[in-house]
Amino acid sequence: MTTIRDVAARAGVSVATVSRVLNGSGYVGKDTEIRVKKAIQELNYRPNTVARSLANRKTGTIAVILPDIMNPFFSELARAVEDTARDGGFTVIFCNSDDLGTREQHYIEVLRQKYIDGIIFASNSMGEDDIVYMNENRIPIVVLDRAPGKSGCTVIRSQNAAGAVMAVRHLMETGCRKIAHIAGPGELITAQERLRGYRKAVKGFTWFDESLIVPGHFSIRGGERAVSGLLERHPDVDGIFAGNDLMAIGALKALQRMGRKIPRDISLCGFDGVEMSEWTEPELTTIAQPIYEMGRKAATHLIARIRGKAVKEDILELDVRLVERNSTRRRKN
Amino acid sequence: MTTIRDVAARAGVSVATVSRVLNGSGYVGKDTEIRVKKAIQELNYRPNTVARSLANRKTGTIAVILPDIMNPFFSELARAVEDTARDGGFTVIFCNSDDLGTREQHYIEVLRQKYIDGIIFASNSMGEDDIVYMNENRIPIVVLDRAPGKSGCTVIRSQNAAGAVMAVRHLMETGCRKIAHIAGPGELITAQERLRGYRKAVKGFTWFDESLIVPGHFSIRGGERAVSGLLERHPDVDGIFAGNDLMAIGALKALQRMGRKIPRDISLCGFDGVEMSEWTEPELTTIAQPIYEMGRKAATHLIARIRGKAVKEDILELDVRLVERNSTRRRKN
DNA sequence: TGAGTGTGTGTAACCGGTTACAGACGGAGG
DNA sequence: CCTCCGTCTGTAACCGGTTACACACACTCA
Repeated sequence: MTTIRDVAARAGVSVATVSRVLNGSGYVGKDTEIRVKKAIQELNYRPNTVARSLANRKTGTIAVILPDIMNPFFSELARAVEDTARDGGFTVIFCNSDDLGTREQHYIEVLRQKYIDGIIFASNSMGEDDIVYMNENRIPIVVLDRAPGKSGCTVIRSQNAAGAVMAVRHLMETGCRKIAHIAGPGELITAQERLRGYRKAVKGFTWFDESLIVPGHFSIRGGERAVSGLLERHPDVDGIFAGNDLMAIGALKALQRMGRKIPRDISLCGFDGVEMSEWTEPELTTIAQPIYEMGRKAATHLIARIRGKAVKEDILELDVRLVERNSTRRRKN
Repeated sequence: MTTIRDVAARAGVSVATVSRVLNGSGYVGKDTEIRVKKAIQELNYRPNTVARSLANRKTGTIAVILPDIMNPFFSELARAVEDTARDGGFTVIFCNSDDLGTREQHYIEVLRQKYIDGIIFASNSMGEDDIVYMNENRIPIVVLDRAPGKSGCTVIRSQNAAGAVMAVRHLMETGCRKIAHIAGPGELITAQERLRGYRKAVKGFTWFDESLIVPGHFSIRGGERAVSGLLERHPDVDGIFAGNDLMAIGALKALQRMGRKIPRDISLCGFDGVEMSEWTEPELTTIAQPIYEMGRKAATHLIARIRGKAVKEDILELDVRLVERNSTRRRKN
């Protein structure tokens, strides 16, 4: 492996000069620069990033901690982060937490020791104290879907409650008379907010009943299971708002197996807007979060923070939008 | 940040001794060890991984280069790699190549400069010369789904051709009389092998015709589009073997939209066994590769290589298996 | 002519670890 | 009593970069 000293020797200069040429910092004479560049060329020299990191205290690496890369929401997010990081000259370490607190702690420690430049937390069991710890260690972080904490870190969220209201309104406008909700895990803030939106939208309607809310754990299987119990209690449900697309897909499956036609018998609306929601038949109406955009923004802000740029807004709330597809089609009544 | 010298000072020993305690190497007196450990505790000292990497020429980081993390096949693979790496004390950098040669070159260079310990290539445009380059730089690599190269690197593959034969046989056994193939991109070796398997299985049947093979680009959209042209030319097709699950899902969608019942009118079989193939209605029969197992094996072998262990087999060919689900159900005739 | 400024370059300390080597000590063996 | 060896510990070089500081030189301006 050729080092900066080899280059210096070949060009007949000191290592400091080579370093200056490399980084374009300080003064370097015109012809000296040429000689150094020639030597670099000839030796096919590439600076050693690790040594650089040690001297700089910068690694050019960011990490993203997420529950599970196999969840399409997070793989899209990860993709966005990596694309953005690459453009900014960063590489990305990814960590699957499975929402396990211990696992997150482990990652945080490992990443700190690695001099990671910054972390994007898309994992849910992240606590306030983790944020404090990161601040103490001066590691910039960006978190997704957290309640606005007092701590100085960028938070990216989307309008979960407003989106849920949109979903229910849309179902009503297309002719639904009794709308159920398949809810995500109660401990997740996104699930809470979407449930809140649903409650707000159905408030005051005589048909509403608490038992129209069923848990679906944000998973396909959960969505599947939720449906059967629901339809037993409420055979006349004609609209379902699922707290995320995975549960909606599960519900769709279960309904089709039960012989219910979508949207003829029951309309179905998801939340998230993962690519997969286009892959079902019928395609799924959903409240789309700008997932890619969230990932991009998270990475952009993190990198800005790393570069020490003052970042104005600390909480970014992104718009969601209704993507109307065939799982909810207007019914004449 | 507390350093090894702080610990040494506090324990009243030299840095060498602290290092020995940390690594359990060399001789250390019993009581000295206790003193050092106490100092480490009290200062909450954690060794700096970057400095360690510089001295060791080891980073404890591996990379996985894949076409696109949003493709469920690769996200499952990535998940397996990360799980295995974590168990072995490694972290994982991931790189989306989009099968772009230039992008891969870029990553390879960046990763080399970062002293990466090893690389898993699941990307397709990787050339023989890249492998040579990695060997020159003594960076262990494992590649997936490549032709057995002469070069000294572990190759993990699965029985694509045999799997394709299984698929076609299965379709015939369940009553299909005319079976089409939606093929992946011709430049990908996996697609080639599956096509070869299809050809082998249909050889000699009078109903076979070259135009039963249609391209589907390994994507959902590709699968969708493939179907319409196919059914125009061959309205009597009653079985389709898709080269991967994504195309099968696309085909399923298109067929359902055309009013064809699956499996009543047409049977459908995919390839890969991604989790998503269970999420359709009907669920998809598929030739399952042990995706997680492939990722796990890739990581295990890579880590073994990194640790300098002699690895016996250089080519690992994993079994595929038929997962029979509702998209192919036996029809009485 | 001398001070002051801008430019170009080298020396050496530093980032925070690992480790080769040397020295000190105590006990066993001749 | 001397030698040899195993145990324990410290000094300092090294991994491969960055950069503070010192110095040299040329040029401008009073």
